[in-house]
Amino acid sequence: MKRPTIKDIAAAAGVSKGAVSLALNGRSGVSEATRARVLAVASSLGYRPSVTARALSSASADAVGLVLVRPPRALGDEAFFFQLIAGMQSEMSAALLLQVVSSREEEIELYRRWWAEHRVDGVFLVDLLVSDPRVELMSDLGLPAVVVGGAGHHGSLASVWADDYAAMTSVVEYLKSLGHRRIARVAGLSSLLHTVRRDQAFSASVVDGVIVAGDYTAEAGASATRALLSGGEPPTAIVYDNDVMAVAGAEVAASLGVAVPSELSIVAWDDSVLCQHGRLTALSRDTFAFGARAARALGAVLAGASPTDVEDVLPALVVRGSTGVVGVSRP
Amino acid sequence: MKRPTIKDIAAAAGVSKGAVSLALNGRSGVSEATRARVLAVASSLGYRPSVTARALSSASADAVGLVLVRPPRALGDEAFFFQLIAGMQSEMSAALLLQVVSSREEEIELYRRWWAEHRVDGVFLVDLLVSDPRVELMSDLGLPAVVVGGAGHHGSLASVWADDYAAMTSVVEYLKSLGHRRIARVAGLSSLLHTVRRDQAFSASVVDGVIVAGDYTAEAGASATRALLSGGEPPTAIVYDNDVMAVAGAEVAASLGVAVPSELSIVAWDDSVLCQHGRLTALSRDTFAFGARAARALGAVLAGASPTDVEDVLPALVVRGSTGVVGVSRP
DNA sequence: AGCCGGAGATAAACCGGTTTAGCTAGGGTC
DNA sequence: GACCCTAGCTAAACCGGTTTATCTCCGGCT
Repeated sequence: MKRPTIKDIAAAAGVSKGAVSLALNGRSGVSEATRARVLAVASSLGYRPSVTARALSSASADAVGLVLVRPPRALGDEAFFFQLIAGMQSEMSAALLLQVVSSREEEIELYRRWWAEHRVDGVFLVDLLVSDPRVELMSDLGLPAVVVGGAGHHGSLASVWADDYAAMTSVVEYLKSLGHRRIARVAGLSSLLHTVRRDQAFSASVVDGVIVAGDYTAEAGASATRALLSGGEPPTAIVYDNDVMAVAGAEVAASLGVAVPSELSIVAWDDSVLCQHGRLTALSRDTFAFGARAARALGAVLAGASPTDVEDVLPALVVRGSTGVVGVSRP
Repeated sequence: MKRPTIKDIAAAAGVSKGAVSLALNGRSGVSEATRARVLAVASSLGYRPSVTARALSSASADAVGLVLVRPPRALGDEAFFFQLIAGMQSEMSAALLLQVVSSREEEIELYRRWWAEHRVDGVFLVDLLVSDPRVELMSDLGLPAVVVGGAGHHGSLASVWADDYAAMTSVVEYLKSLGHRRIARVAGLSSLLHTVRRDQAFSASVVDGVIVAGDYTAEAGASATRALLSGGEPPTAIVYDNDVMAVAGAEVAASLGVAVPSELSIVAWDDSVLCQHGRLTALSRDTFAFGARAARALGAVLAGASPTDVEDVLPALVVRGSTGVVGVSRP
């Protein structure tokens, strides 16, 4: 099966290639009669312009890229990214090039390659690091990009983010309102910018708050919880940086005979089926909408708009059975 | 920042465009001395051929496609697809075009478009339906494809699959060996080919086995379980088609006062964090390796090999606390 | 009548590669 | 010395679009 080209359309409509191009792209230079004839021929032949050829004439590649760095470890955030991707595509006409790599070096190399190969018009940057080298790379290359989820402003790049600082503060305030004073935090990877933001917010609102580093795995959540609960003055509430660690923490608490929520309150960052099942109070965000917003931002940049920072709505706290007033078992 | 083209290399090396092309692609027609010089110049200029331009010269698009159909919700399988994708890419040099759509019609349309636009060299087909229209579409278009996970042979397409029939049989045999006779199954979407295969295997080895249709959601798992357990002769074992339904089922059992595993054994298809946490016996497969195998198969087809059917290793049953001998509580 | 301007179309260049035809120089044959 | 091959390279066509320069025709204005 051979697909029709612009030449075929031109021959069938009895005009030149150039006229067909003008007609199809709705540009002036052809009469309405000719345009109508060309469009009719094109649709009857099932014509679809070749993105490849179009991209060659310095136009767009009609694709954007997303690179996910996943070291060979237990994930747990998959639902997040899938919803993010689905949301992005709901607001995208271009195709999405997705690649999963295992190191930051590969990621950088991939952006370079995509740029050199003229494969993408722009990219999404996720999992922003503290002083992330990708930000500079993008301006060096002149590759349009949108920072997804990295609070604050990044060089000349547009960004879409949720206010982790405010969210953490609201979680802590909620716990304080329940009477908690000894609150601990089991954090995510300390290299990530949002981890630092949450750390800062946590430290600012909790006096002598303990922060234990984790890496989103169940093992990390379990060992951190064990360490916290077996200390001299165990916390009465723990905020975890993801669902997997929170669930693991809840299990450790149970195995140590610490009752939830009467003796220990637990909050998970990011809601999921895991939290629903474990009846954990969780910070829930609309990831699909977040992705859609990111896609719109990238679309605007590609259309020539100057980069802006868009703040997403604050995640909402979904209260379930894992949080309660200090020392009081809930009904 | 302007990226170097083949013309720049040619000028710098003092040869023609054609010679550069021959030299870079390791083809004969240039002397070794010239080739070395061209390569040196190219690497010093950081040259990367434009896939776009290359694709135009009837060569390859250097990309393959994957479309996921996700109705508004009903997820739960995200981990599976992410691991699959990561596995695919571990064996792919081409880029992966990923699109999430919400209907089968959009999916078909997307394949047509990708083909017409010369965007991909081939595609992966997942979630095969009973008598799937995509199979015929691929041969009509002449678009190379690999069926991922659809047992059996499909027209002229290559396929990579795990033997769901044998796997289901082994699960049932295991349950029988524990003394179970009244075994039920909470199935997945009946439009999917693998659901039918599992149904067949189940019906063949379980006398009077009850099959309840589900859609992978927690609600479906819960209501199916409620129906099964409140019937006249409730089953002593239930096999669920995914982790989310199994966990929901376990919860319903608990709320009805049915003890697991002494009164009811539970097996989940596909292992996950959810199963680990819920201590559910699960059928576990190496999805990453499965994806890698699929990618190799597609690569072979693109290289001109005749399509073959590759059977993946059988999923392994990971026995946890949710299965036991009928009427005996485990230690 | 002569001139100008714009609409409507075409031819041709261009994007960055690949591929083919053709040219040249050098060596071997008889 | 005439002839033929072949290695090594160049020029040019081609892929399927976009874009620019150019050309023609026609109507309006002075």
